[in-house]
Amino acid sequence: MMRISRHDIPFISFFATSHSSSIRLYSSTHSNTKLGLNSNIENVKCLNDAVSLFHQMVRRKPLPHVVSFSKLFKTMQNMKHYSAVVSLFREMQKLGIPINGYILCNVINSYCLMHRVDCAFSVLPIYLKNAIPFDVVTFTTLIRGIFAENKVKDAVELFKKLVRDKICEPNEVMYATVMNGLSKRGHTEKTLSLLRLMEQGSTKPNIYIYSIVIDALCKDGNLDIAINLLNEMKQEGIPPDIVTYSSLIDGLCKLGQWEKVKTFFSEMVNLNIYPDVHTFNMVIDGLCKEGKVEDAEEVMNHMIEKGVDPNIITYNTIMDGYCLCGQLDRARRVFDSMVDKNIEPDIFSYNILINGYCKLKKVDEAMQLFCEISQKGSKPNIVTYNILLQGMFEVGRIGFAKKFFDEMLSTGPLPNLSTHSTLLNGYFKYGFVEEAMSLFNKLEIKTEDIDIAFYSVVINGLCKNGKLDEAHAIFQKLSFIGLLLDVRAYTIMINGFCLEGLFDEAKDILRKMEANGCFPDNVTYNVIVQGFLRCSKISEMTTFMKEMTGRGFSFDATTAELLVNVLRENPSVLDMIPELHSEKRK
DNA sequence: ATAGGGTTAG
Repeated sequence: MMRISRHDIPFISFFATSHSSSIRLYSSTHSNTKLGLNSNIENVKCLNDAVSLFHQMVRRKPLPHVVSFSKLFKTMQNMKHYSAVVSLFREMQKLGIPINGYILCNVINSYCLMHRVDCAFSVLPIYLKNAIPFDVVTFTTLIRGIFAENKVKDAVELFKKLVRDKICEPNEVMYATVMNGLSKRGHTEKTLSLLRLMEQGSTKPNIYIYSIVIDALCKDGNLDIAINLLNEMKQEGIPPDIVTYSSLIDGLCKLGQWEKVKTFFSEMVNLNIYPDVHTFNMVIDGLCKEGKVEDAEEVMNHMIEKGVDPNIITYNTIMDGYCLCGQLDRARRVFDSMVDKNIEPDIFSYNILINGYCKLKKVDEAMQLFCEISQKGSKPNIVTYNILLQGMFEVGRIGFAKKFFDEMLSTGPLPNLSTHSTLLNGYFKYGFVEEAMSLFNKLEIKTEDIDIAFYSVVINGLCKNGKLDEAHAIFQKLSFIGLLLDVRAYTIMINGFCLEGLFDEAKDILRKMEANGCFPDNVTYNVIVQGFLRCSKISEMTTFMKEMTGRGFSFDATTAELLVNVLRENPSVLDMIPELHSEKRK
């Protein structure tokens, strides 16, 4: 039953010998004779400092104590110089300098943070060689690293093995790590059952554990269960704190349950738990997403009155809210006011504004801001380029877009999959099918992380350019290579068939997607109905109209317009749609 | 253990 991953293999072979020795083998004769080494380590400000201090240290006689080395490593890790940690560690090994468990765990963690769990596992033999026992921290670090690579199954298998074979007793931190890893990857059910397991066992859930589960439930929109759990933890004598309440408030904001948000605000304040900048930002974000940006600004003023300072997230959220409803002048105010408050706009602030301008087709203003970025000492990133590329294609400035892309290749960040999708979409939009396909063929070979969205751009582009067969061939290839089709991909293919009047094929795809557990949404139905309307197939249109209204979907603007056009040309069609007739009488 | 924000496809 248990799948042995390549990560498990080294681990399993160590287990046989690991508990035979638990004596730490570092020499106590290597003491730190020179005072001030600790302060030297504390004064390390950059990678250079760290490396040169390390080289000083290894030349000292006697050698500094192993703890000094581990402190230096810790400092380097905090500065995120993971690969440097690894190479200095290798140097220590080569020089035969004693190490301890902290250093090894540090190396493991560095590998994990570099997304190299395979290398992290290769550190385990060094524990054995030096007779350093594994502990719960080592394994927790490894589990976190496995999760970071999204290998949920492997992480869970390791955890289960540790428990089942009694290799180490999981503590609250290990449970929290596993549960956090699971919940952040959509496995709320499993997270909840681990909580229930903990309640039965000897390591009881603490406030962190409850908060992880409550947050997961809130993110899923399961507010009722989350609130039940809140009451449960209160009964267990674990009072919720600001984090717990913030998660609940965030969930309620996202559901637009503003009355309950108010209730929880008063509940927490009554318990002397005060909302912080996180809590307020969640409320502000919820309001902005509902288009209530003015209310959001009022909340910001309220938080200032309460002595909670808005941060860059607050400002960016409100700016984005204004951009989304096209109020660029307001967004620009907000932008200026953050500068007044000595909060430097970051690349996100710029991207939000640039995107706002592009969506209003004001590409020149967007470009002006783009130029401002480097003047202000910031740097455009790949998203900045992607936003502008899309904006240029949107207004038909193809030559400009190409030039901009070339400029990016020579001086800017590396293009990513979105860049290429945007480029392909632009080419197809203006009928440059050959150019698009030659780029696609090149990319398909050399790109590792091609996703369904990228293929969808190509399928859509081929369909729109009358190349249905080619599109369908790629579409069929996708399931073959094991790429999971999503509702958009299916809808694109359905639309392709509808555009050619091939309704049997379109309906076939519709059946297939449902059979594969991918359910048609509002856009899917509108695409089909539009297809029938364009061919004046009214009775079939009516069938699907009934089906979609039965599922709670409705016509979008394009569909409505098509229907009006059909009716204008042939008013008698109305008699064929009794549903619309009765609506009209009302 | 909690917050945000930008890009592509129907």
